[in-house]
Amino acid sequence: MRSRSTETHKVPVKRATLAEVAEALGVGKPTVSRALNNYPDISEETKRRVREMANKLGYVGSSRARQLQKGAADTIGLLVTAASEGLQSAYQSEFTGALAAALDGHGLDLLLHAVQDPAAEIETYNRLWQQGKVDGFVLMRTRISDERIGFLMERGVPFVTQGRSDLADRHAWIDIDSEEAFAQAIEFLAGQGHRRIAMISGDPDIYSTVLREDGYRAGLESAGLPFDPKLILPGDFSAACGRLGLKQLVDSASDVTAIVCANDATAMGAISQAHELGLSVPEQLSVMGYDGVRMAEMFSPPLTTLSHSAAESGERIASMIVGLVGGDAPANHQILLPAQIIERRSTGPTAKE
Amino acid sequence: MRSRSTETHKVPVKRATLAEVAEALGVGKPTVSRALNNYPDISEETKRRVREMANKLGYVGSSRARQLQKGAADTIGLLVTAASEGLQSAYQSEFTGALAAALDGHGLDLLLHAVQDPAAEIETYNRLWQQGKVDGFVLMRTRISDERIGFLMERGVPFVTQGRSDLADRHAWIDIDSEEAFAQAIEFLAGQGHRRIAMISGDPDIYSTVLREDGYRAGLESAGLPFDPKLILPGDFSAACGRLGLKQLVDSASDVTAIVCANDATAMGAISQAHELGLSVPEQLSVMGYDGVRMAEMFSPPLTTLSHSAAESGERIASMIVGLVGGDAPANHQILLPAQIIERRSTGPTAKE
DNA sequence: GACAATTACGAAATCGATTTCGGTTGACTC
DNA sequence: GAGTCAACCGAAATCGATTTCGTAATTGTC
Repeated sequence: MRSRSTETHKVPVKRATLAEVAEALGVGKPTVSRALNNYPDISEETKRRVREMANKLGYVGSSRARQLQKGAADTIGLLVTAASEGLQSAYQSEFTGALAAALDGHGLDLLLHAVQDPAAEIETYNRLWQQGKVDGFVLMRTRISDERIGFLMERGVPFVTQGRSDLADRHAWIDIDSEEAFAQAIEFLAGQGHRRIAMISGDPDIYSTVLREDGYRAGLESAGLPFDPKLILPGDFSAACGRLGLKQLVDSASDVTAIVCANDATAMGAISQAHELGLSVPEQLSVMGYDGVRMAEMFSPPLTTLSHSAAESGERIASMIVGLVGGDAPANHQILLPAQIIERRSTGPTAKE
Repeated sequence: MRSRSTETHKVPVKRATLAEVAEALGVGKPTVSRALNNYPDISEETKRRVREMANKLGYVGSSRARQLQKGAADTIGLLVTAASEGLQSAYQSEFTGALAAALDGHGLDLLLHAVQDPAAEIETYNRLWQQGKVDGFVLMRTRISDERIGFLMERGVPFVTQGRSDLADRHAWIDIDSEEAFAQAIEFLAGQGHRRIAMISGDPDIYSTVLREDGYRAGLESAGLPFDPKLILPGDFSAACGRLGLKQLVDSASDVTAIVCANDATAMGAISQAHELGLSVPEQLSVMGYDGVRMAEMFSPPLTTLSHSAAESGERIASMIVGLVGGDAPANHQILLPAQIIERRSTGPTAKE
């Protein structure tokens, strides 16, 4: 039984090597190598012959040997924390997919690593880098004072963050102008007659959370509305905190007619809870999300949200990391992208006017 | 400007090599290598000294050199198709995260590759394997007659599929018993008084889709309900097809009181559309999903679904691929896991009795 | 105290592609 | 026809860890 099946799958079709191609052609290894890499000092005729033979033998160079010699892995690392959101978050996974696709366009692969124990996170970055498994990293969800950033900067490891940090002027990053976005969101809601607008915020450690709250305050100000600290609730980007936040608001500030949430998941949680409490959205309560994940459109009601493109972020980051690995200065790779309001049906004019 | 920042990040802290550790200790390279790998023919005393020095020098072996020599990459490949769902799908991304975490437990990394052009998919599998970037693959969403499977089997590449195929008896796979699950779902709904139960199905190419439909039919039968082919609508696992499917059902079979969907996303789409058409869920229509993604709980109404654990699938697959890479026979690695009904509030007794 | 077994370690080969550094050709000059 | 210069190509070194194959030192045996 065991041996029978073993036979069926044990056909370790040996991979062709460069030396074999060279031998089959009666030329030296360097010639094959340079021909395949299109060096100018190889005649066109030879290049053609080499390519033909390589093709015929199904030769695909061993990236292991190549990596060892060239010192590059052609791979970018991305770590997600398994414990917290990680790929659970819709936006994070959309972004990850987009990033992988974009890296492919540059001939790079993406190494995805799930860190279980947060304490081992830095160690994992170190290991992957030291081992030479990756040429650089992309960091998601940067924290205000993010130890990963300092660690990588010290060692001269190329990396791009998605989101700024307190050292933002010294490393490469891409970010969404969430401050501006939230300000717009408040003005938008105020324009619909809302006067008491609450915010269910994100994880306070995340830099972007601070910016979103700043935007919230700025929006209130420019709409001529007073800022009430009780209306800003802490959260953690989960749907659960949306549910919890909504409940608290209903209990303690029942005059709230609109809520902006730190992201779409939180908004969905809030709406879900609102429905349970018998509040209709948007008739009695407007709720707005952030990120513009695909699911938002299919929610009920379809979610009004501040949308930005994961695909664009992914592509931009891919280009940036390529540049950095090539030796570019991080300061030349900093991009702020806008988000825009997508009005759907989770928001509307307030009834209480 | 450019040069200034360049200075700040160009500190290519040279990685320590095995030879350096050996030199610092005044021993040979093989000794260091074997000591670090805990070979029995190195004295404990020497091992200790080597470990100490390696630690002191911050030595982390180059996986590039190691891979070249050992012939293993300690990396498993996972390809997602960027065009279609890919990581867009909540379940796929939950699973991916779980898989990455589980692989980490076995000392393996996950190489995530997004294939843009479906035509290049096989080529990518081939390249990653030939290049030696991965030791094996995990395939998601297996199709009935899946060319990837034949291709990999021919070459003796270790791989595990998530979902069976027409060659299921000859390769390693893990799957959810969706046939049984859907049968249960129908019985469950029939038990609540539903007599006209529709199904919005998945992509017909996917093997699991067939099984889910089989389960649907079996469930009807054991509940003593007639099978009406008009009540089974094709889909593609997206929320959009849920919306579309619901619309069609309302138009052509308005006596339907319950719908089972191929997955949670489709169910959410269907519910969203139902709300738009003024149908209340579950009062007028019960809707059931499949997969049990986290978001399902936060939907409104919270989704009744057939749940199975992405974490368990990930862990099982990780163990399986480790075994396969180690030379195990694929036929010894086939696991069928059950799904169970999680009753929430998108289903309920039918009013029309 | 001579001989066989262990035990503990090292020199050199190995993995496969790339690079360095020359070495042949043949064409071209004067 | 000697000398110069490109254009093309190869032998050998290289990347860094592992393995193979031995050797030296130590222990044990009678």
